[in-house]
Amino acid sequence: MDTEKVESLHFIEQIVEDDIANGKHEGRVLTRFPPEPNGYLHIGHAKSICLNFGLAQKYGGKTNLRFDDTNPTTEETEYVNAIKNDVRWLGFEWDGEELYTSNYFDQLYDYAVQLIKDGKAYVDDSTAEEIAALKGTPTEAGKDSPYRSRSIEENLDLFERMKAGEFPDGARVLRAKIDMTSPNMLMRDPLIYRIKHETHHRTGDKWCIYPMYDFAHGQSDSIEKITHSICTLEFENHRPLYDWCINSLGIFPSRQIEFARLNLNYTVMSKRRLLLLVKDGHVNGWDDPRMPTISGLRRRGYTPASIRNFAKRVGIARRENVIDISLLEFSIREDLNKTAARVMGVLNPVKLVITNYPEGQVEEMEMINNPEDDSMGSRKVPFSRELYIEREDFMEDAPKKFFRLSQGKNVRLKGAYIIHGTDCIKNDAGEITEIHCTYYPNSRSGSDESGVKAKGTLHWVSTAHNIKAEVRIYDRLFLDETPLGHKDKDFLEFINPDSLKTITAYVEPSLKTAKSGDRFQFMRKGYFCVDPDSTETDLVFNRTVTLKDSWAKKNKKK
RNA sequence: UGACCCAUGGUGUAAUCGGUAACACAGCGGUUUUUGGUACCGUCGUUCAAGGUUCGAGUCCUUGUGGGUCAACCA
Repeated sequence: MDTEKVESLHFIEQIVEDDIANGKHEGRVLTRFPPEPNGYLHIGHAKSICLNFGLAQKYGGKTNLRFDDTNPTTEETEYVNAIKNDVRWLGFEWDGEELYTSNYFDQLYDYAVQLIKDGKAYVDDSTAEEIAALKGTPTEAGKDSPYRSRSIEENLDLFERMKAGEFPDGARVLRAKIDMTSPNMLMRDPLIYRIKHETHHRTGDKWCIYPMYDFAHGQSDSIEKITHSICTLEFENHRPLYDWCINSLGIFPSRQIEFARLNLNYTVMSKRRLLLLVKDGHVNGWDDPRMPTISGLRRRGYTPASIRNFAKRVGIARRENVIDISLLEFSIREDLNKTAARVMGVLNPVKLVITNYPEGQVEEMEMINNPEDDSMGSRKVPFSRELYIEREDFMEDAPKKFFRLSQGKNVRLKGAYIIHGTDCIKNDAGEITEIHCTYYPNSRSGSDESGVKAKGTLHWVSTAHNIKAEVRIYDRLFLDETPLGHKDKDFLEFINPDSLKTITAYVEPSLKTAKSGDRFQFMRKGYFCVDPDSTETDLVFNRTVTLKDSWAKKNKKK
């Protein structure tokens, strides 16, 4: 018998399976995806979404969507809606309504009171600077705050008055009383509540004190009875505090598990920097097709399946990683190769005249829509005496390895005839303005009796039957592989000035009915999708990704 | 001068718990092809170091080395 291929589990699946086997939480699996609504989701979040929702799917569990909205100064409803849209677009549905940490503000307040009553929290009147000064450093222990030993009654009174709005922003904070000498800085009496007289996107002006992340996140997990609370590595040092809160409160023990975040070369991933790119106009918004945001990738033409496959391929582990952007590109090519209809579009046109083809004659050439999928059928494309072909598909004095058109050489026009290059016309500047050729009338595609051989195949459109379209050619946003990896240089210095080039192309008439979001393979050129800017009269395409091009690669080396 | 974490080909992830290092991407070469695409085939190349335990170590132990995180009233 063949050895059965055992699917290997990543370390989080391992933990979940162990928990199920041990009957922990009655074998229940409940994960959560907890974005802060202060920016758009990016491909790194997609990894996390696929992980959390994927785990639940695999083990018969559910996933909550919870907005971590404890900081009213940066959070907005616009982001909430965009995030919900992105998660659904990726193909996932959360359990029930979306949740908000702000739903639990009352409960969280009660937890804080409980801590105070247990002598585990105190109100500190120190300024931010004073608190920082006593905090110590990673290698030096901190010192107790002079307010650390206030009575429970006084703390209770002060905390209630903080809530009542008696004090201005920053006047007082509530701190957990843990250990100012702990080697883990996060355990040195962390701040758990601060005063912010600010309107919250959901609770309005009900509160003027807001819990800090460390006092909100774990308890929210606990309130929702999350079994596996998955976050990225930089929260590793928070885990003792996460557990301390849950244990001190004696509430449901959710477990925090950390994994390494996704990094991609040739881009930046932090929300702060992405926001900067948007705010400073280096890109045209969060959904600019050059952005690594989910909305940007969507507009670029990426499919949800390609992103899910990508997320699967990058794996889950605990070591820092930098994924090559080519893996993302592979994932979208792989998907689109199977699903995108082939069409012809000439991006950089030059006129081709078939001198022995009857003037005024038009033939409808039948073309297969997708050689990878017969069910996609075929279409008719008009062919005539004058065509546009790609300028780079013709060369005078071509080297032997050049399989395209040249004087004295044969080449197949895709889905039509084999032609023979004869000569070309140039303008005063020496640029080719027109290419002349003859065709073999009996070489028509599908009924070729010519016996003529052609090494290459070109795409084309009829000059009299084509549609002009705006095509946005995107390239990577950064020229450097690690834009953040240079000590003395700002990442903005590495922005690629040619990351967007807009051109006018001639595309085949069948594209007339193309609608926003439709994806195509422009044969031999790449995958393109219709941009939302597109209208009935003015088509706009975004280039998603080129085809692999071994010819271009070969030339580049020389 | 602290705590915690990490270390497998160019990149990423495996090796089910000690049994002779695999998969994907990238690279290189080739076959097929009416897309220089796809598909297929081949090829390159890996256990941070030094000790130790063991018949046997990527896996266990020790010590190094290298990298990451932590001193926001952000999450």
